[in-house]
Amino acid sequence: MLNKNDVIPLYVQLKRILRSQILNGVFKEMDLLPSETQLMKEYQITRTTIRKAIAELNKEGLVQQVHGKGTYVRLRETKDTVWNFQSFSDLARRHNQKPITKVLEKETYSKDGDHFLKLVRLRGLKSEETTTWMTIDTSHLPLKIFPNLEANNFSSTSLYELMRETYNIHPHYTNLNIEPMMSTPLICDRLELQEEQPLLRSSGIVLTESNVEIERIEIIYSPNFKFKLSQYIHS
Amino acid sequence: MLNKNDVIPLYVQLKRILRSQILNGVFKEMDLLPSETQLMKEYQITRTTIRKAIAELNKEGLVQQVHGKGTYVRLRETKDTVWNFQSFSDLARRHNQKPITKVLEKETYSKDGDHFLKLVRLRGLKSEETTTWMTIDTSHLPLKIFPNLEANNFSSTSLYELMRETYNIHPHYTNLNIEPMMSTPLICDRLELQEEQPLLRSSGIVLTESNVEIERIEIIYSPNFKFKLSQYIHS
DNA sequence: TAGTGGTCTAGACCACGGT
DNA sequence: CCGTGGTCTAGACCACTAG
Repeated sequence: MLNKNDVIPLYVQLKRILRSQILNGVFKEMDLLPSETQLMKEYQITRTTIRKAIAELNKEGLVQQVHGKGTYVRLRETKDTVWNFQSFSDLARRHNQKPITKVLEKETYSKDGDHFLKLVRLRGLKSEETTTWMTIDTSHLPLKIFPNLEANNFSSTSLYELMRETYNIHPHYTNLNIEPMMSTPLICDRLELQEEQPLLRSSGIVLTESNVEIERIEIIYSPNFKFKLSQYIHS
Repeated sequence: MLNKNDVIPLYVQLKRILRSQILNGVFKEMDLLPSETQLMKEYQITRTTIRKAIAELNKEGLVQQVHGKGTYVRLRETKDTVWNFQSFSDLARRHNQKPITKVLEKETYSKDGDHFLKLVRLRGLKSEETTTWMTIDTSHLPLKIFPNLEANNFSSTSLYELMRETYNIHPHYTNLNIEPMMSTPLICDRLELQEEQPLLRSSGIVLTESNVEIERIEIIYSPNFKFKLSQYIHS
């Protein structure tokens, strides 16, 4: 299970195990996670380490710790529609739906001597017979970092999985600006909106752990995408 | 300094001390906080407790821990323009400006037999000779919880300080929806905007630690208010 | 009362940054 | 090399929840 000699900290290893178990349905909504004492025995590590892993899952909104009762799995909690466009497939799973991606544009271009791939994708959720479009994602990706990326079919492959598994590059941090904007006829058409209306838009960059810029992105959100924000007040 | 018998955890006490020192200028931008070892000696508590306090300040974006170097004070960091409307005066201090509040409406009303205060405030930042309007805040406050609240002059008093100090009620958690909207002539007039344009708006509730609803709020953001979002990608 | 998570101690070893 | 923060151990006591 855990590798005590790995460079990856134990609490990160545990966190990943628990997260994948939750997202893959080993634990279901409202289930209790094994207690911290049980996890101590199961993984042979101390409670401090376990608590650090669970605390981070808590921060992500995936579980909720309740004093005296236990740690609950929270799949469809308040925080599920926040900014985690990054894990669109997780978002879908949380809604018990399937993620759908339609590639609208895919072209390479040059700028300042470097080559890039521009990728425009329409993303949505599908349940039974209805499809709900959620966002239009525009990505600019440096081919110097991702050679031959344009050969991929992005409608069935997750961009970030591709980065991690094919190129061994791990998206780590994103820096975005959020702005309002008016819809355009093209956007209305793509998102299947009946009338022009104000929308939310975010744009920014994605970095690796060593602060290498690996993507510039713009995301336009359909009104179907409900932004919720929960935060603690520092005092 | 710290009271080991207080019901308030030591790490919370320490966090509050450090935060107020940072915001009051005892430590300045780019300064190093005392090292964890120094803080151990100074406060006579273990490193674990100190690290918990600093980790939370880190999460708030007030400090940045750097391996091998120390913990830096970060006043004007990326996260400073995020959703922390709550601490408008801190936001101002971080920008080296003064917070300004103008009361636009103040009236009591009844609904379902309960009495409320409706408060509309225009909020901005002032530096030297220029004033920049940032938000229009509309609050609905239950007078059952805050008796006689309407007697206050809100242009010079912080609403949350009032809650804490006069009523001993501590805002703890907020749950908001974020939406785009079109400006109206009234809003343009109040925010001194030249033309109609899409804006951001958030609305929701503020709760205490025991989940008592103490405020309903709506905030309309001027384009001067730049929303930035920084987040880690879970993987 | 038994079991849970919340806080805290007093250590240890490590990886990183700069001298 | 030393001082910094990062991880981890093996305990302890407490507060909360529920039967």
